Amino acid sequence: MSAVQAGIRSEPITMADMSLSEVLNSLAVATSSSTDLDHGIGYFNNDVSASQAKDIALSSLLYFSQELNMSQTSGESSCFSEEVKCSMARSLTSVDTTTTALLTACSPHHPPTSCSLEPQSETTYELPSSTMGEMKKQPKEISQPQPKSPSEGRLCQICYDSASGFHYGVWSCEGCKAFFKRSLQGPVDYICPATNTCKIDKHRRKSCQACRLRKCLSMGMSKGNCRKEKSGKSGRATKRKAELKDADTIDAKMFKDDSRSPQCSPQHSFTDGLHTALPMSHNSLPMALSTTTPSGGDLKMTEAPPMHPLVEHLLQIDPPVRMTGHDNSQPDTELGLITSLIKLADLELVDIISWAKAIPGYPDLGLQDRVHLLETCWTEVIVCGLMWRSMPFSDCENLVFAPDLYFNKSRCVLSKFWPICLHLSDLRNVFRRLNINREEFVLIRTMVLLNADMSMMEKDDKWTEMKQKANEAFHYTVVTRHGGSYDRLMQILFLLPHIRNVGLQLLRWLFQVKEERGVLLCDLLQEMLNADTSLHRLNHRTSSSPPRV
Amino acid sequence: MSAVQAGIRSEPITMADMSLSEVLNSLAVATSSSTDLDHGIGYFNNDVSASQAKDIALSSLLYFSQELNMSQTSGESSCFSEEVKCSMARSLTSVDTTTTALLTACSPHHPPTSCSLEPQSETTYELPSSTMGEMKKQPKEISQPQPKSPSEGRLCQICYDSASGFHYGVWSCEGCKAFFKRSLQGPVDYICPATNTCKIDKHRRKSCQACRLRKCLSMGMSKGNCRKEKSGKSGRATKRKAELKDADTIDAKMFKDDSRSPQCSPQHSFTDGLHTALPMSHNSLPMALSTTTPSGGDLKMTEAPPMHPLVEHLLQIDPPVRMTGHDNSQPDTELGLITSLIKLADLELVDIISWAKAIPGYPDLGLQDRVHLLETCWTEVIVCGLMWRSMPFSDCENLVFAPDLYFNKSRCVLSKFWPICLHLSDLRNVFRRLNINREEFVLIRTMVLLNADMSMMEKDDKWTEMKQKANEAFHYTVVTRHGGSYDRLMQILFLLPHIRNVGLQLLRWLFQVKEERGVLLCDLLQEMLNADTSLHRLNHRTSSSPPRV
DNA sequence: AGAGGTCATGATGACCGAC
DNA sequence: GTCGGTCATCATGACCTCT
Ligand SMILES: [Zn+2]
Ligand SMILES: [Zn+2]
Ligand SMILES: [Zn+2]
Ligand SMILES: [Zn+2]
Repeated sequence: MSAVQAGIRSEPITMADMSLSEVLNSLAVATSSSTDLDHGIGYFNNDVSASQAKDIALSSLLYFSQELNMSQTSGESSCFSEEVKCSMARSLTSVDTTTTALLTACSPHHPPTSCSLEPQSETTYELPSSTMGEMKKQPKEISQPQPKSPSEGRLCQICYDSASGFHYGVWSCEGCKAFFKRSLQGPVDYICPATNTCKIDKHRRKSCQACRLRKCLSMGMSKGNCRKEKSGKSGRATKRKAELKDADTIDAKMFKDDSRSPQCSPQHSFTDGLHTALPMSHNSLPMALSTTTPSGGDLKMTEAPPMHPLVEHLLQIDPPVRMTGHDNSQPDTELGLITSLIKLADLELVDIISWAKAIPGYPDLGLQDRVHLLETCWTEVIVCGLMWRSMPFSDCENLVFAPDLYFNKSRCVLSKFWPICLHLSDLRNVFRRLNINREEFVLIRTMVLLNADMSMMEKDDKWTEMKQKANEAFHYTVVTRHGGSYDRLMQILFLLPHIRNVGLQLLRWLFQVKEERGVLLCDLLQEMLNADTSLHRLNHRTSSSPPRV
Repeated sequence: MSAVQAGIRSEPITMADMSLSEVLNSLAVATSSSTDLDHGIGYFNNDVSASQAKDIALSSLLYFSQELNMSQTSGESSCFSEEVKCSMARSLTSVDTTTTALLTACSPHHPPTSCSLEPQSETTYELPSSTMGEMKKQPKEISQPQPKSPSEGRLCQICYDSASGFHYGVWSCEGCKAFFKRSLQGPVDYICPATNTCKIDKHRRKSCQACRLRKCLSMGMSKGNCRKEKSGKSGRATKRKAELKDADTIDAKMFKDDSRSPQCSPQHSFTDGLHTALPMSHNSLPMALSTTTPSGGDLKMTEAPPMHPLVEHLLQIDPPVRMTGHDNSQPDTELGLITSLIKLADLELVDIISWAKAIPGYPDLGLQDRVHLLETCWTEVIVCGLMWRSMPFSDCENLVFAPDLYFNKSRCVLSKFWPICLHLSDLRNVFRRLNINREEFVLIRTMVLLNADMSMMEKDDKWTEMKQKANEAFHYTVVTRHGGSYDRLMQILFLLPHIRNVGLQLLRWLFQVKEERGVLLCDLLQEMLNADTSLHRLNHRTSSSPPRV
């Protein structure tokens, strides 16, 4: 992979001057014999679970251990040979030195609105579990402080049954107490039948041990949390904290959003001590409760699921960040900015073609389809990268086209880019609001490519399979691995129409800049522009270019 | 609601001549006192579960009964008394005649393409349940026909444990057999802890009884299915059929797509008459195994979850289908077609405004935001309706703009509509492939509106809440109610960028038709066109640059 | 061969005595 | 007050009997 990138980098002009189909053809040839791509395709293959497992990062092996150790069927299907890994490592370093700098720069700051993005998750659709009559009275009892007995009227924070006391650091019922006790005693191997987002309440608590235990832990249950600081203040404090949390949860909106249960209650959980001990801040690693104990201690099911292999691959083929060579010391001129933008578009376009061909399964598509996909989405792919690079910034002026080409408002206006910039900035803010992480970013970009067209002329099955696998990876990454809600998953997917919109605007801007300012474009760029019939429809070409059927 | 529609219908012209913000303003006033909308807004409110329940159709009450009748925690937990069991028995017979007919009708033929639409759903991420060593050998044993014992080497179709025989009409293991037996005997009140999409295998089968039973039923298990036709041919046939199905499932792709179980296979569904009455066979009621028995039979948990109240509401506010009054007896002229299209657009635009204001929560948004949302998406909304009306047809020529305005190829070309028609036809085919049903359609249209913009100028929280509720309704409808996979959910969402694209093309077509052909537009339409700055960017408005072409 | 019954097994949670 | 242990209760499924 690094070889490919390096090759392009050393002589981008050569490729840039090839026509698009030539470029794609060359890759098609390369495909059939490439070990590199065989490996890639493997990800989209259905029968490689064994090889996937072997190649997965060590820490993640644990996740599969239950199921894995049973299916060591054959032995050696590990198509990830040493050379591949080696080249991966190489490319990783070269890429990451540039991009992770950017990454680390932006990940730590959680925008203020992030909480509102993980709302009550999927199955809000049950009636409030008025199942047990006594529960309905609880809120009132809390507002009327009853001196009777502190556990009187308390609800189990796990399942909302009446709590029998403060067990293992949490107000909980006898059932949950005993359940957690058993989990502490014998090693457990719970597995969720669904997606680790089960609702836990009095009736369902028996159904999913995995989620029940996860909720126990997320509510703060722990062995050491029980009786240690009995003496005076600290013990009091422990309980007081839980009391606050509890009260908050209960009287605000009793059963309505209990469905976000796997998360700890949104308020307060961000405060301090709890937060670090229990990493489930929000969607970063909510499920990684004990990443420190990879050995088979009990509670091991709570490990964070490993990165999806497709995502791992996509991270590695992430194109490098390009420089434009723009001279920022000179005063801006319209032509200068436009030239630099177009130069950047050209560079990125070449990168995008290489990137696309490194996506597992893509080379198996028909040539025409490959070309058309790229023609349709290349500006959108550029927009994705731009969004990612610009995520660390919030004001509407900082768009990081390249590390040496930030756009501020005056530059936008000067380059006739202003309306697009507004959209770009809006879109960037949505990326920020959603707190898109890098895994999600590479998946979004890939889904943009795969869903650029509505049909394929050939190899429709291959295409469907690719989309399916990407969808699976996306769902896995957002929901299973990072514990995101379906609302979040959908919110991310709703980015795509906007990306499409801005991509089209970019395309039209390029077209108009070319037509009206006579800026010279390289062949590849030119071909891409010519491809979009909608740009010059009703003008001269009308129905000459028969689009796809 | 019908009153609203009727009102609009009687005097559309009046509204059409109002400016957009006038129209929207009038609705803003109407909102505050409208009982109609109060009810509507209620759906987006958090505290109305009770009223929701009241508003729900009678038949759907059943769905909640598990939780409801438990809330009567008082002594008689056997609320399934004799009468109930009696009615259960009755319902069971009637159910099985109707629904298993459907099931058996569709389950045997696994069409080649159908699998691709409902592929391995969420947690594909497990390795094949190699838990027990003997399973690994099964596939081989099947390829080598072993005359030993028919059940030898068979896998349970429910959980993939080794089957012990052909029980209740399905190859199944002792566990699943006993489980189903118990379900037939005692009343069951299973409830899924997640979203009714749990994976069932040997390890997880204990976790979710609801999904286990659902899978039993979806695989064809039934009381009557067992021993009736033992004599000669027919008994043989029953088993043979299952054998075929089984072989299909097993040797093709063993554990991979077991999770699409709740579906029966799609295709065939969309002939024609279906469209109105039972919108489409495929995913409309896959889980509704016994919609005919609103009273409680056992197995009642297999009832289809009820329609989401928001969907119910959206179905009611669905604008009427409009006629253009186009005279199809005359030979087509370019101007005639364009005029009819624009007339239709005008009519639909008015409808769309009324429709939007009837969407719960929409009137609560700020005026500017409401206007901007509509300006952005009105053509997309039109496209949605067009797609829905055109779904019964497949050839690229039949686009049902209106019942009296079908477009075929010659009309497309004549009206300079050809490139757009191709996209529209492509998009229609995706709708067909996905077998979009009416509930999904109204949700798609609503999500198009809600996600048209990237930010609101005011009432951002209201907007977020609306989107959230719509997302929840969508997830509920696709996954929970109709048993769709996440892949399907995502595939549907990937329609939106295409809808956006075609909507923009439509907008540009309108603009160009107006500019170049001088067709007169009514005020409202005109205002909508003027709103989109990107249409005339670089032309006159924005920054005074030379007009194009 | 398959329906239906039996009962050992394991998870559960109400209860209780030990601190 | 909580902790850990106890055991009646229940779902499960391997095995059995009857048809
Ligand atoms: Zn509890
Ligand atoms: Zn679970
Ligand atoms: Zn089974
Ligand atoms: Zn389930």
